[in-house]
Amino acid sequence: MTGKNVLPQAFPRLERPFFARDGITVSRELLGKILVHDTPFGTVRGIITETESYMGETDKASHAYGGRRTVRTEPMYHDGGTSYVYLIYGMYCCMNIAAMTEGIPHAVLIRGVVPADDKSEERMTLLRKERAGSGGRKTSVSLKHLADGPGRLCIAMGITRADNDVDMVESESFYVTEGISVRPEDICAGKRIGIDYAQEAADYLWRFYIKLPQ
DNA sequence: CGGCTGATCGTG
DNA sequence: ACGATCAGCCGA
Repeated sequence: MTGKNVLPQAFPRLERPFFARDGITVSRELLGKILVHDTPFGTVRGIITETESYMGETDKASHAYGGRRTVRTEPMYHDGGTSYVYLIYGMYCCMNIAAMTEGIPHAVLIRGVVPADDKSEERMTLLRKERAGSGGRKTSVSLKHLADGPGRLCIAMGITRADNDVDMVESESFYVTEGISVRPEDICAGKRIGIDYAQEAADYLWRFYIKLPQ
């Protein structure tokens, strides 16, 4: 039942002021925090290892660029701490958390987590295998690729569009808690992925990840 | 290991 | 039409 690799269950959750800051600050600060979601297999907890910042209406890579406030982008305009989950390429979900405050659509794309405890690892593997589908004969899901990448992360944590526009400060089933501390010197920055259309904004170093222990 | 490609659908 | 992607396949 109790395995190794178990982090304390009692981490406090992140409250509104944490999210009420700009997207870059929230991106960096989210590294090491724990994303928690209740799934049909039980609660899954993942330590956030990789994020990207989307900086609102002036950011050419943002869905809200130029002030596009539509049904889809609406959650980004809500209070910091609101989830923004959307479908990409017709088959995957990307999970973001709104930053700043009502009306200012900063957001943080969660790009990677690692399981925070053995139960979470087990459940993530089940969710991945379930998704692999009826014909899925590829049975091995490597730990490295269990939940790295926005699409895989959503599968491994059971996050779907049903989890869109949730206030993660208030929800009992979808939220973020404190986690491991990450030293600033262990944070790497790079270019955001898959936004080639965003011109000069494609070169901004607004992707953050924890340097892996080599 | 790195590069290419098909899958698949809501949104603008 | 097209994309904030992934898995599988290919060749090296």
